[in-house]
Amino acid sequence: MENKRDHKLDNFFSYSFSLDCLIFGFQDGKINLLLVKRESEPFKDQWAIPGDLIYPDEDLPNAASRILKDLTSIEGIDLHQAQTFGNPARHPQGRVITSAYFALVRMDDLQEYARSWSDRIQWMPIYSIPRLSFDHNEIAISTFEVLKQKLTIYPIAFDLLPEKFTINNLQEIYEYAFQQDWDKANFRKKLKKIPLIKLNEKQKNVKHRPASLFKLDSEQLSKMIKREDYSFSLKIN
Amino acid sequence: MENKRDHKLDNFFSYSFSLDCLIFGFQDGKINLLLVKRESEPFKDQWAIPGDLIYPDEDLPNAASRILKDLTSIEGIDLHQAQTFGNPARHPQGRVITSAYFALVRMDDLQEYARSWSDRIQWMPIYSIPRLSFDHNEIAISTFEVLKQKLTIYPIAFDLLPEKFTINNLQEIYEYAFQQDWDKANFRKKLKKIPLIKLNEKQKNVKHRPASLFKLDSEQLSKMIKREDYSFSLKIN
DNA sequence: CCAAAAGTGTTGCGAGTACACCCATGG
DNA sequence: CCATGGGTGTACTCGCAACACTTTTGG
Repeated sequence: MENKRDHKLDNFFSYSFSLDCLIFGFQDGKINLLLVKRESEPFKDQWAIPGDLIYPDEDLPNAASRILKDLTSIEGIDLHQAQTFGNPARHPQGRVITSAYFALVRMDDLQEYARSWSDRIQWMPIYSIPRLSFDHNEIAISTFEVLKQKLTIYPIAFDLLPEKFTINNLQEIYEYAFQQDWDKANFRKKLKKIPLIKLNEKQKNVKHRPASLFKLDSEQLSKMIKREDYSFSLKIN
Repeated sequence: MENKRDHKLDNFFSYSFSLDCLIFGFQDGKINLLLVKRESEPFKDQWAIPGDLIYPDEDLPNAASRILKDLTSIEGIDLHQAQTFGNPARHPQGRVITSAYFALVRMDDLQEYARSWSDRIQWMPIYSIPRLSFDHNEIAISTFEVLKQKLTIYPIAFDLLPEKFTINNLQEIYEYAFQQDWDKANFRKKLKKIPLIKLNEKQKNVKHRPASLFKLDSEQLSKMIKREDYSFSLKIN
């Protein structure tokens, strides 16, 4: 027992701590995960969740923000901690413990960026993730479960939507996440508990009645949360 | 017990990874957290959450089991991962990132053990935790929140109870956890969804009508979970 | 006109709440 | 006898699911 512990840690890779940042986006009715193609061994040229070692003076949320910003230039959005993974065999080159964080981003804000990097990064629908590097499939599944859990209680789905969205956009997020359909009338009734502002604007160029655009009343929401007056919850099944 | 190797920190662990194991028990209507008195600097003789560095060949769940077993001799119970903490300043002697795990134990099984160590360990009601070492107050609060969250969905409250318990014991756990009272008739109806076996046994030496003792029908519960037929959920407020 | 999706109102069932009442024990 | 908490039945309410129906656009 004492012997095992006499490992020296001067080799950065022999025992280190990293953070994986799972970036989720929503488009065309699907929730996507941003993957990067690895540029070095191990698993060179295979898809992976973006991540990095944590710097010595960095708190975990800082590291998550940094990774998100380096990759997408996005700043100032909420990051959520999911699970931490520490199987000694998870990294072939040494002991690397990793914490998963996730962010929900507006894919629209990233269009041109995504094109410029299109050979090294890719959005993949969460239910169609290919085989990934390391134990990243397990991390993706686990983190998506945490995301789903939070979706049932917190109003984080809006982070995936553009500022102006239709009620149906929102419903699609839930239907895709839980692979389950809701009645649109009843779904709208659930939303009564979330403060939304109906804009004087409608969808365009649709060959059916255009839907009204809404935005989240963030101020009102903060107030409600402050006075513990926020009670949205979505029952599955 | 824990931290007997803290003195090595400066030469050995300039950057290390530990695991804190929050052990919860239930007695006399209160949920308690097991704390240990630190035997070395920093924070010598102050209360702390039991924890240890993770061994090089150990997965996180293994480390959590080990810490639990070393301290209490308890084996084979469920351990749940909570949050991971990595503030660079959280440990005065170096960078230590720590993952919190929690276990729910039967306090009755630990009576004699608790007495034999009574000067170095102590159960403290979760709502009366004193000032702890490091950032352990934050860890305790955060982990208790995760525990509460799980209590609303999963049948883990039984892990806190002796094999034979009364319905009121169970209700007390929820009422203490959420600091909220439930109507006893209605509380019983919620439990209809959890398979319980009513034993031909009653409380003794109580100066009122003795309550029936129940036990959890674990087999039935596993079956229900397997066929996704388990749907207990407790609404707060 | 029709197709398609937006958006709303109504009804009926069921879960959950409030509350009343009876039961078993010790003192 | 009382006090205390165990245990159960009932009636009412409110949320929610099902479903029908109207509205607005493009073609």
